[in-house]
Amino acid sequence: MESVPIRLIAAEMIAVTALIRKLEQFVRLSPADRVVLARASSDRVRKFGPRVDITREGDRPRDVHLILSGWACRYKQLDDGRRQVVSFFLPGDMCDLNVFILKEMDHSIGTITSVTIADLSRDFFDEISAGYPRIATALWWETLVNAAIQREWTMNLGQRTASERMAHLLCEIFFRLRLAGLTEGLTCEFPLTQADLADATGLSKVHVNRTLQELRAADLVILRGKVLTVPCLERLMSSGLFNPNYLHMDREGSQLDANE
Amino acid sequence: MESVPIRLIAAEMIAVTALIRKLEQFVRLSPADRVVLARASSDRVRKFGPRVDITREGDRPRDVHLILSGWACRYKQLDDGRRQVVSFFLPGDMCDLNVFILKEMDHSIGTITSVTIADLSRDFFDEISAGYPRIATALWWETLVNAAIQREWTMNLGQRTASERMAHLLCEIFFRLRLAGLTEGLTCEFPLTQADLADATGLSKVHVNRTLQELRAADLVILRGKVLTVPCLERLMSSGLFNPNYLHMDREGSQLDANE
DNA sequence: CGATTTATTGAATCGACTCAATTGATGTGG
DNA sequence: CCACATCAATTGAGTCGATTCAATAAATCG
Repeated sequence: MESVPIRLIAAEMIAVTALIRKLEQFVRLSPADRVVLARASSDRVRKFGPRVDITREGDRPRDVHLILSGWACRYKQLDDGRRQVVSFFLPGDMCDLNVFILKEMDHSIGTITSVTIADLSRDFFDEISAGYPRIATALWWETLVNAAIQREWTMNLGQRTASERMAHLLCEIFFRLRLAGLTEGLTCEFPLTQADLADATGLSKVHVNRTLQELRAADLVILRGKVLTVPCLERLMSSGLFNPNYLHMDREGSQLDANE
Repeated sequence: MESVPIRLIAAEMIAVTALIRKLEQFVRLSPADRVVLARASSDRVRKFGPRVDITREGDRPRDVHLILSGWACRYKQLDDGRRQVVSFFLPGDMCDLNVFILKEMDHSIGTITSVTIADLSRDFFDEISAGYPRIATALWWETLVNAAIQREWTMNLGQRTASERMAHLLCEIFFRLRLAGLTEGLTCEFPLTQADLADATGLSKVHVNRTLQELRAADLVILRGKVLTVPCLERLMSSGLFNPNYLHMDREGSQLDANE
């Protein structure tokens, strides 16, 4: 078995927890699995300030990034400046597996807050697929869930009204944070600005503001400073026509439980 | 080596060609690779009429489907009937690899035209990953491209105007058909109704109609019956702010050329 | 051929946008 | 620790893109 780093500093320790906690929604990992993940997450760590790019459209993809702490987003931009956030990365999230087989990035990845990432190499994935079937399955699950999230965003932008769309996005983020163990009861940190929400929902900043006021007036959310509270998740879900099925948070892969 | 079916009927023969032609945009396949793909495509073939569901939201996913002929789409629907097409399947397209690790489908797959599909089993993918690295790479490439397409749709719905959006969608379809060898010069078959286009672009049917009239008036498309002609692809591309980079049609994987 | 689906047109309405100004927060340096 | 600068949030007013409703024309199919 691989050697384990003696200790991880607090932030990364939390982050590995977020990843493991998320993956364990799907498969139960063995101690050895956890060790491999912890090692991968402590090797080649980089830190970024808020509001900077980690990768730009056109760059050659080199590694897979694992978000250890902080929030980031994937975005695409048109020449005239129109910008669309196409996904958010929360702690424990990983960008596309195997991107390095592509020649260049078709989108950028930028930070929202300060962010710590671990760069995962091709070798890591080779090692996983050779000797850690449960992790491999869990990573496939993550890939499929990410694809499902992207489809749901398509649905969100295409069919939902402004307030449904906003409620839906808030639900999704809340669910994903909770999965990663980053909520406390009904509240969570929420560093997105209204401009970020505008870029993600395809609404104007002004309309985001008005939409949030609607949600607040209906007691669906409390959003102040950088903290979100959801007084009643059920009500927010139904107002956003939110069905969590696309997050596939079931323990289906538990037939792959580690039983050593 | 596996035994090859003596002969394939015309339609499937074309379809295998579409798949191989598409994958070869990325890696060059060996004769043995082609044989494996041809065998997989001729095993367990099913036919569907137009406008029927192949899979429904909530179903347990069993196989990966490969479209041999015809057009299909993935769609999601809200309780009140609002419907969003989240992707189109053209001949040679495959739905998500490894879906069978999920418990239930979060979307439906329905046909547009009559469709022939091949069901690909878990075993097939095990065989590929064990012994056909070029195919495995090509399938990863397809997965990554599909994810990129979904992101581009998010961009399309979130940021582009109605006519840009329509032009963009038509460009994408034309490019993808051309990649599969299904265009003839500037024209291709185009079985989508205006209602389909509405569901895919998030516009109303009426507005789709008016948007198409705009594009026609600007000589950007000729769309009659079930045939699309693009008089000048460059002009349609620029009117749709279409940048084909997200289709990753480069021969980057050619370092994986078969050279036996 | 009639029946049904698909495409087209007009008119009225509404949701979301732009522009522009103001208020409120956050943060930094003197 | 306050003053200023900057960034984020809020408000109002006018406009426009896209919608709905409803009716008609054209195409397709059995």
